[in-house]
Parts: sequence; C-alpha cells; structure tokens
Amino acid sequence: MPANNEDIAQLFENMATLLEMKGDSVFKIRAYQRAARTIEHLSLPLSQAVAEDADLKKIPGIGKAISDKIQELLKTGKVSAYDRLVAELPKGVLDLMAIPGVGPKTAMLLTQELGLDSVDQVEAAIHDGRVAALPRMGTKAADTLLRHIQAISLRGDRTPIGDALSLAEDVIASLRAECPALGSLFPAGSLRRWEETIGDIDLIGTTSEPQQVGQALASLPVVREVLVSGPKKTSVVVEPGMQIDLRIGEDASFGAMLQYFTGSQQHNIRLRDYANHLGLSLNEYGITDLNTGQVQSFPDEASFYARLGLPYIPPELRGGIWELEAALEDRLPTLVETKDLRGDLHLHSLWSDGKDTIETMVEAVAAQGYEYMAMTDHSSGRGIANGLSNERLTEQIQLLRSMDGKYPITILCGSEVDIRADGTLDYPDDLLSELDVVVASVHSAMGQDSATMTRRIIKAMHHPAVTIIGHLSTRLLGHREPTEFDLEQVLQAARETGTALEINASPERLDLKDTHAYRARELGVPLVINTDSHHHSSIANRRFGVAVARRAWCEPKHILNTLPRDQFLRFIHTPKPERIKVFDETLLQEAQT
DNA sequence: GCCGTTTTCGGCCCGACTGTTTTCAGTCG
Repeated sequence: MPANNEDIAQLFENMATLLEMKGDSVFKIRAYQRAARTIEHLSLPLSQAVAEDADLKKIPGIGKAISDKIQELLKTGKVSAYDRLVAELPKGVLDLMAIPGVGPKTAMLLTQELGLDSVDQVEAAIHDGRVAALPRMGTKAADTLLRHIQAISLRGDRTPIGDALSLAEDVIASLRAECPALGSLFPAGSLRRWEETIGDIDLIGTTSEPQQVGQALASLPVVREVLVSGPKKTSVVVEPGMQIDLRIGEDASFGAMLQYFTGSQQHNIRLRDYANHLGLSLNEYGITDLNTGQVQSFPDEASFYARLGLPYIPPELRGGIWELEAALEDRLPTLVETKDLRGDLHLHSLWSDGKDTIETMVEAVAAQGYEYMAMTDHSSGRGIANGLSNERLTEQIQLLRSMDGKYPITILCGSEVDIRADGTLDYPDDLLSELDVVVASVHSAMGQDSATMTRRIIKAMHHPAVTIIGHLSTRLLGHREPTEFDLEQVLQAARETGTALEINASPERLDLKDTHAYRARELGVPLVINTDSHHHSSIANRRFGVAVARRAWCEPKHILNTLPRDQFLRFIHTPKPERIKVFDETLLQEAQT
C-alpha cells in the first residue's frame, strides 16, 4: 500500500522534530513543518501526482529536496535521510513528545541524561526524583509533567466539530451569564475555520475587566483543571476532556485579534511574511509600520485585510496553501452560503428509522424556505433500519404523490437505496424507475478492499436510476474509519455518468470530507449538500455541510441543490449520461451572470 | 529547505506564559 498524504505529512513532521533535537537550522525545520502542513491539507493524493509525473515543486513550500524525498518514499517505501536521522537519535525520543509540554529539547534531555524511552519510564523517573534533578527542571516542572502524563488518557483525541461547537456555545453562554463586563465573545481557531475535528477550543473576547473574565472561565463548574492563567490568556481543561483557550483584548483591536487567533498558523505565517515585504508587521494588536513604528488597530477583520491591500479572506479558506495568491490575484471564490440552498434530498421518516412523521419533516423543510425536497427512507436491505419492502415503497410513493401540491414545497419521491456488496441495488429496476431521486449508499461489507469497493461504487453509478451517491466513505468521525476506495476513479466515474456526490452534513459524518469535495469540484463533479436528517431538528445541520463545501472552495454553481426548482427538475429528468451537460450549462449560465 | 512586489543569495512570523532563571529557554498556538 503506497503512502497516503497523511503518512507523508507525518514523516516530514517527524523529520522536523528530529532535526530540532539535533539542533539543526530553525529555518530548515520550519520548511519541513510547512511542507508537512501543506501536504496534510492537499486535495490531490501525492501518489497520484507522482504517478502522473506532475511537478511537485509547484506546490507552495515544496522544493527540490522535499520533492525528491516524496518521490523516494513513493517509489522505495522509505526515505533514507529520515532513516539516518532516526538511527542517529536515541530510541523512543519521538514517543516522549506525546506528553503535552514536552518538546524536542525536553525529550532529548530525558533520553540523553536519563536514558528514558517511554512515557511510563518518564513517569517512574518523576516519582523517584530523577527528573526534578535535571538541569533547567525542578520539582514544579516535574509535577506539571506528571499531571500532563496522567491527563493524556483523559484528554481524548481531536473532537468532532459538532461536539466542539455545542460545547463552545455552552461555555460562551455561561461566561455571558457570569460576566456583565463582557463585550464580544466568539470562537476562533479551527472551530471558526470549520475544521472537521477540533483540538482545542479557542475563544476570544473583549472586556474592560480582563481579570474578571479569566477568573470566570477558571471557576466554571465544568472546568477540571486550569493550565494557564495570565492577564491576557486563560487555558482550562473542561469535563469531557477538552482544552479551552480564552484570549481577552480590547474592542478597538478586535479585528486584529480575531484574525490572529483564527489562524491557521500557516495562513498567519504567510500573511506576516507578505506584510514584512510591505514594510509592515502584524500581531494580535494591530499592524505596525516598520518605518515609523506606528501601530494601527482594526475593529474588524475586513479593515485589517484591506490595510494589506487584500480582499476579506473567509476563515474556511485560511489553510495557508493557496488563498493568499488567490486573494492577490483577485480570484477568491464567492463561497456558497446556507441561504443559497434550495432543497434537501436525503431525509428519513418514521417509515424507516427516522423519528418524525413525513408531515413533520415536510413542514420543517418547508419552513427553511426550501423549494424542493426528497423523502428518502431506507431500502429493504436495511433490516435494522426498518427498510421499506417493495410494497411499502410503492405505498409511500402513492402517499407522497398525493401530498405534493398541498405544501409550499415540491415533494419528490426518493429512497436511500443500499448498494449491495456486488454493486447491485436493493430494489428492482421497475420500482427504482418510479422514483425521482435515488440516493445510493454503502451500508454493509465496508471492509472490502479498495479495488472491490471502487468497482462496487462505480457499478452503482452506472445505474440509470441513481441520482446521488450518499456518504461516500461511510466514516463516522471518531467511531468508524472510512472505507478504502480509489478516489480519482470514483470521481471520474461520477463525472462520466452524471452522478452527483453527496456532502453529508451530519456532523458525525461530514462525508465527502473537505479535501475530497475540493477534488470533486476541481473535476466538475456535481455536489449536493444533504442533511440525512432522521429528526426535524437535524435540518439545522446543513451549516456543517455548507462549511465542508466552503472549505472545498465551492461556489453556489458547484452545488446542485442551489439550483432553482425548475432547473433542478430538469437535471433529474434528463437521462443520465446527458445529465452532466445540464449541470455544465447551469455552470456556464451562472458564470456569465 | 524554500523562495523572490528589494533578492538566485540572504533572508525567513510573532507573542503569552511558565519555570527556571537574574535575562531567558522552551513550549504552544
């Protein structure tokens, strides 16, 4: 199995760490870190790029040396320079960095001075006092280390954005209740960039009473531990095991602060580098003119970016790879927004495993101002999901047809049909042909190898009745790994057959994920943002799906369900291979207007 | 190691906090 982008990014991240332990040039270290971050967020698999003989040096932050190493890794399965570094440095030294607060320097100190090569050994060495006796350590530092080690198991991995966002909203509400002096208070960081999982929750606020707000956070009942407590910054760990960082500033400089703490780090590094060329220096308080020393503050982000001669860059685009160039060349996309959506094409009711009646779901979707919707209960193969037999589906179709026209929304007949292990569908063709919208999804045999799964999905795409492939990878964030398949082949087949791919907005799925959606958009594959709601309240989840699309640089024209009703109906009523032309035409039309 | 709105050589983002230090190194984001 060739290395994927994540593996390659991890290798360069390790490489940077090992070089730092050796005391190598900080700039070389930074170059490897930058390359790692870039590769991690790349939409195109590097294995694919190398196979196609693409020039990797076109990717920002990747030059000859790193390009050569990527090629070496993909061709031979290893990077000799990396292997040499690993051999050169003490065994286990990278493992120690899993301890928060232990960086390359401390890890080296622990391995070289005490010969420790595992977290367990460090814990033992703290207990018998050897760690506290090290140079630049002490009892307090050793105690802190011990607390961090004990907290490792409690502080889980990254948290899915849905959970992190509701936690952040709870904390914001509590702080508001506790602190009358609080002005603005918003999430920043990865939460504001809508990353699919969140490490720490960053909050930024303004107040005339900074100490009071920090104190209020530290005293919240959900707080398990206070990590940092200063005049401008407070960090705590709250009950489910998440870290919250609160930064406090003034209203007049809120724009600079919001920009600074929204990141990404990579975006900020590139932005500050660019600013330096303009004779300006950026920090969280404002923009300093390096010639005059004058500091200018900004109440909002738009004026901050404008001072740099840039248009406003939406947080979802601030990945630090492509957005600065796009902004300079005035080709930032006009990103799709929630208000652009006109339909939801993946909805469940009590007929299968939903929790609401069809009527409740219809009313809830109509209340969003949508123009059309498709009821898509499960097919019969989903025994546990109370899937509809042929007879029940026929019955439901009759019911839906009788309802259509009685609501301020067009009700389409649909089904979420299982793609069986062999790529066939779960209903006979004559029944499928009666449906307006078929969402075909994998729900079983998820362990198939990549080639089998790829064939299976592509076979389903070639079925004339299949409108959309639902939650392509079947992953559940934090619970189930994605299936294995060849993304490029699947996307090409989607394009050829005129099959749309779903961006499933359920915060536990987010499937397509952002980088896959990005690649799909590049290849001209129609995308659909669906909530897959099983309850009327879940329709609000569309914001998560819109966020994925925005991170994929999607404009309304890339999203099928931003089409007005009649154009959407024209799309689904056009036979499949021709259907893609309808999509392309609407693209052209929109581009001209 | 990367890169070019001063540059193919000489630069490379910026600050808060902690714990150990009498002026700073390490870590984090």
